[in-house]
Amino acid sequence: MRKATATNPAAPADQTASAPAEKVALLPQRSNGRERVVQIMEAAAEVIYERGFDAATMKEIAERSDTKIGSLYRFFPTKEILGDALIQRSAEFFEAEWKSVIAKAPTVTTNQLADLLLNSYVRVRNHNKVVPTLLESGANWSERRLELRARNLERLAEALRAHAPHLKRSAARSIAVIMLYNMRTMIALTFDPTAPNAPGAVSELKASARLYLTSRLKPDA
Amino acid sequence: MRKATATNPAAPADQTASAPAEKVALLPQRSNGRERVVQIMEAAAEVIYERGFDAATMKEIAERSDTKIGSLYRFFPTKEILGDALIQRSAEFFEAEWKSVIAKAPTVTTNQLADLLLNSYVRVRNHNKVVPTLLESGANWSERRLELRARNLERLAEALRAHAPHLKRSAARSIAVIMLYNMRTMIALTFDPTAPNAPGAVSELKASARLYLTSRLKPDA
Amino acid sequence: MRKATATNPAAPADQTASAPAEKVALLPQRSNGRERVVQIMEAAAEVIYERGFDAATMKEIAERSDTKIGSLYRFFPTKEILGDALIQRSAEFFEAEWKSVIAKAPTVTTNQLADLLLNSYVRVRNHNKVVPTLLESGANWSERRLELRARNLERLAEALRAHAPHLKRSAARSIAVIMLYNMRTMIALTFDPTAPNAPGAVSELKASARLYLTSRLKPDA
Amino acid sequence: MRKATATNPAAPADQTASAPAEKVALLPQRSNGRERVVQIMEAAAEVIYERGFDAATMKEIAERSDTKIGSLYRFFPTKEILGDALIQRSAEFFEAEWKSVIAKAPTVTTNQLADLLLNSYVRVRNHNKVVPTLLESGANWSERRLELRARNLERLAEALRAHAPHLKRSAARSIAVIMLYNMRTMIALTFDPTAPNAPGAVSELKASARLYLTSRLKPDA
DNA sequence: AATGAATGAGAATTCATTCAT
DNA sequence: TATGAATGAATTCTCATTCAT
Repeated sequence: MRKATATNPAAPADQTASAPAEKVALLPQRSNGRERVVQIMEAAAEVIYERGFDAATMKEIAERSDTKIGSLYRFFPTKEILGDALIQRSAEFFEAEWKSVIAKAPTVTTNQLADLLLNSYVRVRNHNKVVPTLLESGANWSERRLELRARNLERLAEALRAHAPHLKRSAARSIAVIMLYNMRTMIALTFDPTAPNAPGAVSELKASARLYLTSRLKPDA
Repeated sequence: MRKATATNPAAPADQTASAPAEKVALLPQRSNGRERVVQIMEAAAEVIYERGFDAATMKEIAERSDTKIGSLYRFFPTKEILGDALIQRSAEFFEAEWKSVIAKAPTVTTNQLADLLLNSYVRVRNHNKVVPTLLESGANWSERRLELRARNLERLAEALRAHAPHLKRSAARSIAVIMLYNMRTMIALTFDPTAPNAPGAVSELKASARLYLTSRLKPDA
Repeated sequence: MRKATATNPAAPADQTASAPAEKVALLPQRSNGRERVVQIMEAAAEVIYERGFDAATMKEIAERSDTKIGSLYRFFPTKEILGDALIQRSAEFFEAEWKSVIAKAPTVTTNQLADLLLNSYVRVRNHNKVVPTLLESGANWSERRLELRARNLERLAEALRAHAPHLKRSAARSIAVIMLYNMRTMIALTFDPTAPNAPGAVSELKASARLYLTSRLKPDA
Repeated sequence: MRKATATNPAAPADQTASAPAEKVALLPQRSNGRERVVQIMEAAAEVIYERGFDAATMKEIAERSDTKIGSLYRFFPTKEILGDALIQRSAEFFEAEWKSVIAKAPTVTTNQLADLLLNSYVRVRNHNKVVPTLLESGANWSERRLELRARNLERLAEALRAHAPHLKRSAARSIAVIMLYNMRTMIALTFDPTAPNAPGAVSELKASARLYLTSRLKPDA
């Protein structure tokens, strides 16, 4: 790869160096510009999803979105920023989804909540296929990516507390972590044909999540 | 790559211009070669772990292992093959670990089995840090990588059946899938500082795994 | 070569991860691009002629044409394609030459036709020095190269039939083959100082060609 | 290619630089060494024929001859020298063939002589397939290669004068040149499936050669 | 003497990003 | 403003040849 963009998330990171002129995605002023941006992001999501962040090229993204490379760079001055924009867009989808989940949380049963959570990622997935690729790629989990992760965890904890108001913050957070990984597993089982899987694995996962959540939210039951 | 482009036009087509012969890792014959190979694999694991497969460069791997690039390529004719060799090596560690787990499975309690499984990946991790990176990298999940995944799943199912002999194969497999993802979660929680986490998450995970496994293996209890 | 190794494991196999799309020479859109392409082809012809296709390096071609390597690759994405483009360009010169020969064929004497043919290659040679090197190099006689050979043979047969309309197609083709090799010999004698040669060899060749052609086209005379 | 070995024979050459220590092929002393040398040369001929001189690698030659690379270099200290040895070996085959042709020349008819010449190259070709590749490759037509060319021409002229003793040296040489190219054409028609060809081309070539030779050697007839 | 290992310059090719018109 | 062109460091991989055991 051109630049060593990928770094293992688990490897110690210290990006203290501050960029000299902090570029950002250009907000298009005219409506055709806005359409253009949408096309580009769609294409970028596709390409990055198919090839991985590192292997995706700006050229292919330009071509796939029927955009000239020069224009692409007008809107997204670096590949990095384009990736961030995708994350940002997902964040909005996620946020909407979380709002809906949190709204329902107080009134559903615990089992229903478990199901709701597992399904929620699946539901937003079509507009967000690319997110895991972006997040995993280790490509740089810039600020925005880290934020998204943190935010999702927070929201999940919030949903739990909406359902079980007595829950302490710290407990909610621990439980949220476990549920979040269950949600990721759900995605893998549902969408990744190469992931370890088996017929019935999805219902097993749901069962596991219900068991766990029930044990945590209704310890006495 | 420099391609061997020249072929004699006069060479009869039927002469099967012998396609350059599937490359494979060269087995070193002498002791210095053997040492070299070990150094290279160590360095490769490190570099790939830190940077990701795509971003890892053969140059850095060579330097980190104090090997000249030509020698690196003598033993590992492509980056791909080097990755495969790493997977292969892990497979051996995993195999040893599985043997140990399967041996213990019949005599431990179900809760202990759950703990054993969660800890087993953690235990082999030092020699295998790089595996998830390699597997995720999507870099190609060549044969060997797919095999490793399948094999681990099989072994896990075997361990379950060693513990609970009455278990049907298909059930064992489904449960194995869930436990495998729990094991992955364990790795993330234990080693990846950027992964979603919380104090207490590890014990939550253990609790979840115990609950689930018990419910599956001792449905009556 | 850097291969695009990364592909998302989750990407459904049926998504036809669109193989990177047959590369082709890029048609320059602007005047500076057009000039650049001309310079490159000129330099490439020179370098390949001097060194042979295999030994010619893209670097030297870039330098000789005062082009940066990146720009060279912009227009000619592989050495192969650059070679093809050279062949293609010659094909146009040849075509023009053949048109002229075919036009004259009906009105000249058979001896004149023989001379015309022998001289025709010599005439276009300055723009096409490199062709034999390219064709011999065995480098791959890709499509285009084979086509060129076939086309020249066809055109030669056409010229023969323009001169001697009664000639059967199959006979014309056989005679064309012989004349074509005579034309090649002419080139070698005229331009290659290391080729077997002798004073007077050129006129001997002409005599041989005249004799042969006459015997074939005017069997009774 | 590693070093720029190939140079167009037609391009001006000035190799005045004298090698510092003139390596030569080692003459094996023991019989197993002699066998080894034969194996190597056979393999080298094959590989070079299939791939071209530049693209042929010493490694493949070693493997194909079941020789270790170190040993290969003991006998043939450079690729160059190995190529020369092949030429040298052919020279011996050619020499034998020429002796036979020259011996027959005085007693055959002119037409028979033409046929004899055309067929003679074809006859030795099986042991010498590689020669044209070596000679064309432009790879460096070292001394030995140039010599071979010159020698063949001389011998051909000798054969002509054996058949037609009155022929002047200079005339013999001119005619020899033409016949030599006819012989090359014969080879191309006979062995190269990609060369311009047609059914009946071989007999046309023979006819042309007979016509020409007769006209030169029996001007009055 | 046999042979596995070491060497390293150099080749093809890529691609994010910037520029000039 | 839109966009084709320019840039060049970086990357993977090759292979003739030499060495050391």
